[in-house]
Order: sequence, then structure tokens, then C-alpha cells
Amino acid sequence: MYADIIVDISHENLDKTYQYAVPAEWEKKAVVGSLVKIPFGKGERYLKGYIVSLSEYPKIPLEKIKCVLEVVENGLAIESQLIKLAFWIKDNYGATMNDALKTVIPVKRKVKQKENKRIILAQKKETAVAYLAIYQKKHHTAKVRLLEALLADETLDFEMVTGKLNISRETIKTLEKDKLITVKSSLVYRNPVRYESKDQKEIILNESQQKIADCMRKDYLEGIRKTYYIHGITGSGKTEIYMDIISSVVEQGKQVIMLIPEISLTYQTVMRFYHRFGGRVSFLHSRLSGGERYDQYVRAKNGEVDIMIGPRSALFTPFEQLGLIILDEEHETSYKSDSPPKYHAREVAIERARMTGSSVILGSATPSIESYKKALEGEYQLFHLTERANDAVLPKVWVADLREELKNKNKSIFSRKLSELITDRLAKKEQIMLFINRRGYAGFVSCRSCGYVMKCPHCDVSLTSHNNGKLICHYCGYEVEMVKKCPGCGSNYIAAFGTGTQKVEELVKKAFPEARVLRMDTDTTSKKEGHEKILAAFSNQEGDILVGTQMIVKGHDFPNVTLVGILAADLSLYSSDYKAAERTFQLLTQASGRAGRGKKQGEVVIQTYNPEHYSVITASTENYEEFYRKEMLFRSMMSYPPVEHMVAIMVSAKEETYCFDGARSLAEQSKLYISEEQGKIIGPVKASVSKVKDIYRWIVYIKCKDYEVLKKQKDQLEEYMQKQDLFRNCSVQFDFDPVHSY
DNA sequence: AGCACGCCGACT
DNA sequence: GTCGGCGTGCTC
Repeated sequence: MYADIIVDISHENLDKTYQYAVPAEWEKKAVVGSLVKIPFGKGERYLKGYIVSLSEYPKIPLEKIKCVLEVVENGLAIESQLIKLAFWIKDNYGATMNDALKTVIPVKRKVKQKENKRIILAQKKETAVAYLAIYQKKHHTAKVRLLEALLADETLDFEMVTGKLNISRETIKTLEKDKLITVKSSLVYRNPVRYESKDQKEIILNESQQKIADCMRKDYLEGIRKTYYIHGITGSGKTEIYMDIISSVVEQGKQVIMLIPEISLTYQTVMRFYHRFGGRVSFLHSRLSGGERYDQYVRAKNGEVDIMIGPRSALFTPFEQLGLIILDEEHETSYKSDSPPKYHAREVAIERARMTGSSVILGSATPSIESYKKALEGEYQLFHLTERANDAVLPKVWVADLREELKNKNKSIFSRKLSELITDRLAKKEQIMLFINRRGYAGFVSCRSCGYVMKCPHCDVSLTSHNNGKLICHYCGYEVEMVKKCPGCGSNYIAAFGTGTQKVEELVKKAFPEARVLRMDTDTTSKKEGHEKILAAFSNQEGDILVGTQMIVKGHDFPNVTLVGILAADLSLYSSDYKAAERTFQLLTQASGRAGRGKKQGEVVIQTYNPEHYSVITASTENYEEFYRKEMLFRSMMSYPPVEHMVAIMVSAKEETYCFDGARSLAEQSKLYISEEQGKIIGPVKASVSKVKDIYRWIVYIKCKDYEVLKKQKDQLEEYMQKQDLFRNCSVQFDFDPVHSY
């Protein structure tokens, strides 16, 4: 037996695997993730390593392969645990082990050393000058260079010395041995959050919150580990329950990972946890630099923190004493990775919990259909919170039928009800949030005379018009000036249709000139801290109306917001994938949930062309159960997940013919393995966005009741692809139970 | 990271 | 010639 082993050295040159032979006596113990002792390099040098994969045959000439010396039994080593998890991910979602490893263990970054390692002159200047003379005489050029630099500046950056001065590590080492210099690595961690101590507010749970927390605590103390689901309506105070149970788990000497969608990791959230748990809590977010990120990793590994809060990637925090994983807003699609390995954080969390004997808590006001199904079937223990905390009441919801508005000659983007309420709130000095599911100024640009649509030359999508007079592709960033004449027929009837955030902002300013309007979308928040600034401004009452995309509906708490307007509820309904209704329901519910968080009751206006659609009706009364029933009916009728499982196989290539041929041969190959009773093979079909950045994409879908069959199918197809030359020209990605359409 | 190899100038 | 510093490249 042979094993691919990753050497336990934090250096990028060694960031790959080496194959070793496993002697028969160790074969039983050698599994993926095992810690092994191996000879490495020339001479008597022994290192620790981890088994990353096992195989029957050698990949390189036999004479080069050395033997594993020992398989060390060490169940606790965190690397071993994470490598096992990587293996599970690879196995479950179809990716290379390399990709899986990279998601699980952060890439060792140079940035770390840059900040840490410094070279300091260890002797008096006179001594150094004396040595310098000796070296000059001896023509030790490298030493001379270094000493001269050090005489000018007593401490130097390690990177600068090896790089700019071109001095090898060997030279530095000899000088260090001669006690002329010292190499110091400072252990100062960059802490991303400034700690402000404030009086800790005593948090008192209400009766229903307390009941849930007590139940979970009792289980935990009795050693029962399972997965819980807290389904609590918007504003019901799930976070307080999390905090309560976290403190119990931490008291037991265990560690906690709390996952949240990136977007809701705001200053508010951070401070809440900081005040409760102080320095024992740490945060990961996209704004952290590589070095900061690495520090967090090291701190966690050294047991300096007990609680890690962050997005999907925080799931791989190297806690040795993990006791609990929480996934807040479980329905969020950002929990599913969009690059390989396309894992779902919820499933990986449950697997990591199983491997480490931890519990999992999932929570949301709008559970994903697949999770709720599992909860109802008893796989997760289900709790409900049916009332808002702090005596807040659910908002009053109005559904405005846009077809009626049109009949009544109202061509503005505001229904009469919404305008009326906006005027009312502006008078009362209360705040308003307006939600539109599209950024930019308007939607597509097309010609009314010939129907020509402006498209991105590199992607198969229409360009979005922005009010700086540019047309932008939201897939690749391609930009072009707005055209005056139709490129198709030359007429002047070319114009933008549809409404985006920028246009809404403009129209609001026109209709309500006295209102102060803030806008928040990816265009305004891409700058550093842009996000926080806008939210802070709105929170400080520096604006009356906040216009934005999805990002404004996620978990923000503005007590003075008493009106929420959803301008076009249907936009998400029209997308062609099977999750459209679910997403619409979630969006509407979460958006409505922003209203009336404080003492005053809120109101919500949902504008739609489909007032009778079940996702609109159930969202308007926040009736999740009813929505679930209706949606499950649809899913079982169409054999969509979670009723059946589905894998999307995406074949992409520079040439469309390669792409199509590849997809077709995969579909045909699949038919050989999967019988008609077992599952359905759909396609190949062109992806709905059939070209992105000049790469064409075709899709094959396979639906099947049994997930294992799909996994096996993936393995078989991968084997098949290795043998076919055709697949050298295209790349193939598997996506199990996709959350987006292709 | 650590080690050996090969190059090159300097000293005997 | 030989010795030792210095840069480079490899490690299954």
C-alpha cells in the first residue's frame, strides 16, 4: 500500500504531497488523516506528516519511494481531524483532495513572516565595524552587505534581507551562530476588533427562550449530542438563546464555532458578543488580511479563544476541544460553496460534529425546505419560537397588486398604499426601508423597434445600465458606454427597461424631495467599510429612507424603522430554478421582519404582479408551515430536492463544441449506469447563463432518490473522463443538490 | 525548513 | 591544489 503524505512544515515549497510506502505492519492503522513519522530529504532527518490519500500503486519510480517509519496514534491532533474532514468533503461533493485540503487548512502565507521576523544587530556598533573589516578583507560579500545594512538600520525586515539584499538563509544562520545578529519573531497577534469594555447588560430570556436553552443545556450536560433546529419568527430572539447555550458549553471547557452569513457580521453583532464573552471570542471576516486570518487560526489552535464567529470558512477553525457548532440563518445560500469543493456548511458542520462529539444548532425564521423536512422527520430536534421578544409585535402586511395600480393609471413604481405610508412616516420622523432585488440603474437595454438586446460580448447575459451612462456586465465587469442608436437596426428607440437601486433612489428623491435617501448595494459598499458607514448613518437617523438590495434585509436591527416596502416581489419568482418560490418566501419574510423591531408596530407593503402566489400569501402572514406544505407539494410533483437528490454536472470549455460533446457523452455514459427506474437524466442543456468570461457552459442534471447512487455515479464518470481525450479540453464540475440554477 | 552540491575566489 | 563562503535546487 502507498500513501500520499503532506509534510508538516509550514513552508510553501513543501505545500504538496509525497508518496511513501506503508509497511504491512502499519497498514491497518494507516487511514486518511493519520499522523505518520517519515524520513525526509537526505541524511537522518525525520518529520511528522499526515496521510492525505491511500492507493495501491506507486505514481513515481519505485526506487525513489521511501517507507513510512511509524503510524502514530494520535486522535486529537487537529490537523488529522481536519484532513479527515477534507476527505469526507472530497468524497461527498466530488472535488480533488487538493481543493478539499485547501478549504480545510489555510494556505500558509508569507504575510505572517513579513510582520513577524526581524533581524537585529546583536553586538555593539564598534564590534560590528570590526567584523565588517574582517569580512571585507575575506571577501565575504554577503556578510558585508548584511552588516552594512544593519549598521545603517539596526533592525531589518527578514523578507527585505532575503529579497532585496539577496542574502540566503544560510548566511543569516552562520551570522546568527557567530552571535553577531539575532532573528526575532514577534508574537504580536493582530486583533481585528478593538475591545471596548462596557457595562454588561444582563440578558434575561423570556419563557419560551429559556425553555429551549434549558432543554439543550440538559442534553449537553448529560452528554447527549445531536442536531437541533430553532425555528423562530423574525425578531423572536434566537441570538440570546445561542449566547446562553454558548456560555454553558464554554464553562465545560469546550469550544464553539458560530457560523453566520457574511453580510450579517456587522459591528453590532461583533460588539454584542464581545461584551458578553470578552477576549475569548474571535471573528473571521472577508475584510481580514491574509496575516490577520492566519493569526486567528493560530490563536484558535493554541486554545487562546473559545468562540469563533464567522462565515462558512470559520467552520474549519482548528479547535481541539470543539463542543458546539451553530449555524444562524441556516437557509442562507451563502452556506453553500460556489467553487469546488461545492460543499454545504450545514452538512459539513454536522459531519464535523459527529467526528468530534459535538452538538449542532441550526436556526432561522425561514428554514430551508430540505432542513425543515429533516426536522419534521426527527433527524433534527425541532423547537419553535412563535412570538417576538421584548413585546414587539409582528408588522401589519399589505399586499399591493401592481396590475390594479396600472388599471388605475398609476405608472409610478410606488403603489398608492406605499406612497401614502411613506408620506405618513416622513411626517412622523420614522424610518423607511425600500427593497429592490436589482442593483444598477435599470435592467436590460433593448430596442423597442427591432427587439435587439444589449449583451455582454464575453458572457451570455444582458448588460445592466448604470446612471453614470455606462452599461456593465454583472458577471465579468465588462463596461461599455450607453449607445444612442440601436446597433441592430439603427433606430433611436433603444432604451433601458426595468428598475434598479440607482433608479429607485432617483425616483424616491423626485417623489419625496424632503426625504434624505441612502442607498446600499454592491456598488456603494465595495469600498472598504462602505457597508458599515451606510448602516451607521442610517442607524444614527442621518437618513429617512434606505434603498437597497438583499443585503439590507439580513439581520439588521433598526428600532425606528416602521415601514418596509418591497418594490417588486416577483423578481425572484421569475428566475427559472426550482428554489425560486422558496427564495421569494424567505426574502419577503426576512424583509418584512425588519419592520417594527422597536416599540412601535411596523407596516410592510409588498408590491407584486402575483398577489395570489402562495409564496406571497404565506409570507404576508409569516405562515411558514403553510408555505412548507405548498412547496413540498410542488417539489414532490417535480421530483426536486429534498424529495429526490439531484446533481448538476457542468461542463465548461473555450469552444462550444467541446463543451457540448463532453456534456453529451457524460449524459450518454450516465444512461449506461443509471436505469430509468433509478433516476432521471436531463440534458445536456445549455446553461441559463451559457457563457461567462468567454467560457461556454453546458449542463447535465441527474435526479435520483438515493444520494449514494449519485455519488457512485460521479466516481464512475470521473473514471470515464480520465480515459477520454475529449475531456482534456473541458473542465467538469459536480454540484450536488445545487442551490442555484445554472 | 534543512541539506548537499557545485561554483568561485583566496590562501598555502 | 584545496578550503570555505555562497547560491540553488531538491526532498517521495
